[in-house]
Amino acid sequence: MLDDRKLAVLRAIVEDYVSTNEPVGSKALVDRHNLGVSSATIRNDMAVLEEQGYIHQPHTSAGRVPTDKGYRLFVDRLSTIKPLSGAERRAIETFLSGAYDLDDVVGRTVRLLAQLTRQVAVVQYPSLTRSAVQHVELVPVASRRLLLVLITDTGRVEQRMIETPNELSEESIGHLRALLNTCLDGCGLGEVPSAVADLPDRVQPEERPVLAAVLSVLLETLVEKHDEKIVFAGAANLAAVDFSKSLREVLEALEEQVVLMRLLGETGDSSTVTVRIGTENPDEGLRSTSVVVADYGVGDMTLARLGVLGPTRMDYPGTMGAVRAVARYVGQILAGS
Amino acid sequence: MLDDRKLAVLRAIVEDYVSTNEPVGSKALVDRHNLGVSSATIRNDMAVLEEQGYIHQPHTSAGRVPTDKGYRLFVDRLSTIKPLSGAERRAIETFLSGAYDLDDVVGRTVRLLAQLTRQVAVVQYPSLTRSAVQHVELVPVASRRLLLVLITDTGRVEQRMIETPNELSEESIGHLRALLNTCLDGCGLGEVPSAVADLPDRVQPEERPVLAAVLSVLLETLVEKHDEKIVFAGAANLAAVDFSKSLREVLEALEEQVVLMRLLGETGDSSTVTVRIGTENPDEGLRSTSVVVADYGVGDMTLARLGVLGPTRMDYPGTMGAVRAVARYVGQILAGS
DNA sequence: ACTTGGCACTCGGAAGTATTGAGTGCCAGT
DNA sequence: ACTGGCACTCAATACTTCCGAGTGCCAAGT
Repeated sequence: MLDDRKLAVLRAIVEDYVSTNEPVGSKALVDRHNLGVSSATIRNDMAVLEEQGYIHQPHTSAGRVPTDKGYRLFVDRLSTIKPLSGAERRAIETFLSGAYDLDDVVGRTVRLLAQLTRQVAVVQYPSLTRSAVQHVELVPVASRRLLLVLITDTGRVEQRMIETPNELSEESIGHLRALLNTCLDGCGLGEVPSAVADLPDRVQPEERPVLAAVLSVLLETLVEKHDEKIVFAGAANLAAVDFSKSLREVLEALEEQVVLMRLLGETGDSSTVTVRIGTENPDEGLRSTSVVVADYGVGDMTLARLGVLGPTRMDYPGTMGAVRAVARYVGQILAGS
Repeated sequence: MLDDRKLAVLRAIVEDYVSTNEPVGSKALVDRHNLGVSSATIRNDMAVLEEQGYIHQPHTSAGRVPTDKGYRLFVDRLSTIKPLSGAERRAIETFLSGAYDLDDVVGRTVRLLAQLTRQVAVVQYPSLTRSAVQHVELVPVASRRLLLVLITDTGRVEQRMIETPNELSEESIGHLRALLNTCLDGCGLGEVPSAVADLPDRVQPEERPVLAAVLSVLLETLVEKHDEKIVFAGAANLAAVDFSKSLREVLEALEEQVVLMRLLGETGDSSTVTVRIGTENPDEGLRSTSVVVADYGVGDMTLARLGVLGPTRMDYPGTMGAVRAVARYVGQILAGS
């Protein structure tokens, strides 16, 4: 029902509209792309495309603009992810490899991605629950206070203060520490609850209250939504665009952690880049934006997601390329540190 | 040269302009404030105020708008900081006291302040260099890798990975740990370099390379600009205002750490709230904004700063009240944790 | 020496009107 | 199935008119 030429027309419309930000007319199309037919023919094709809902006329005497459905078709069938240039790759690599801890990796990544795409970048911290325990440390900081430090194999460090029910000797702390580490070393964080279940039976009765306090904080740490920390950067790039929805709405949405979560949520199949366009977006304030999301991780284990948010009128191939590339590099950096 | 009534007129102009966002004319003034004189008299006063540079006419036949100089006079002599309502105080207290670690305290503070003032809030992390060592921990994570964890008395935790030149036994790590802690416990971070200067002479020769590695990382951590981490929130509130400078410029400035640093930089005397208005601002992109800044800290030790950024047309008394109150509460929270 | 009512003047913004031209839909001819 | 031609539509732009809020200034009053 849509022959090749009509698809070519749609592609041309999307490309032109993205680059000019103006409704594109039949005349402009035949000028800029050599389609080998006259503008009248194109007009007929456009009439069909419009009837099918792929494009839309803002008003009678204007050119056409792609609809969300049109972008969807474009992304699915008419475009290929555009690989980055060599210079860009090198820039990514050098920029990211200078990072010295997890916060820094994430911070650099989000700024990099924002700059690369000139849009808003969103990066989720590596999930706690999918990584493994590297080390657990108990640090006495006062007579009845302990600091629990949990280090994961992705380099993430969580710390939490513990109030203990009674005073602790150096050696019982040492004992607890050793116990926890032998029990948990290399243990996936998801399995921690079951791994520690029988610990209380393996210590002296007088140590049980302390152990209980430690374990309760430990488990709490794992569950905490803190897990799902997300940062974004590049909000300034939004100011250049004008949204049908007000800019304010978009900014507000971006400042809500929950919204960001949903934004990255549910990438389709994890091997590639997912795009969510305009109204496909679950969130009210973001109905006039599109999101390009990718998983990242070490090896074949997915740790978290990152992505880019921009107007539906977006350079999809380029953005997808940037997101894919950055996701890969972050994975490498995390693996190597 | 400016009698009481002229000052009253200026105050009235500022207040009206802030609340209506429209140039205020002589008629409107006598209506809304009972000044006891006629509009013609006010006009004369306004002519004087304009000549002196306190107010300004966007164009003939428009009302008057305060200049930066006018706001300055208003802030310095015509207004008093407005204390928060009881309900607001309670809200601050409950909201902040729910925080469970330093990141959380800072995160909550910045969101709270943004919401309270409906503007952009900026919070600097407590300075490392002004706090003291609470504990140093060395955690072996692999045969030749140590994690250095530095805990300060403000609850801040820094961690850094150390590659050691040779393998380490449990006991030599223990020895180093004990050495560092006895040497550094309670030591102000600024004094750390001198405190550790003679350590190499107090260990076995074979431990020196490791100690050197540890110390170099430790000192590096102290110097790092990481120290000066700053976060902001409430960018969405900017969208509601319109700037003479484009919104984009302001957002860009906000995303630059260095600019944020300068923004909070140099509060005058530390006991109170500092205001920087429009062109007083060092930074190009922020010439059409004002900043209200306060120090916060524990006891009489200043740890860092926080503030609010908004249009020069801002409710100064209210904003100053909010900033002062939040700064105090944060200090309390930090002291108590 | 201030204050005041009166008055002519200014000029931005709103509202109305005319013009332009990009773009369309349709049709008859190839 | 494609094309050239033509009448039509309508947002955007420019130009005009009009209104009124607000001013500055002056002469008269206290």
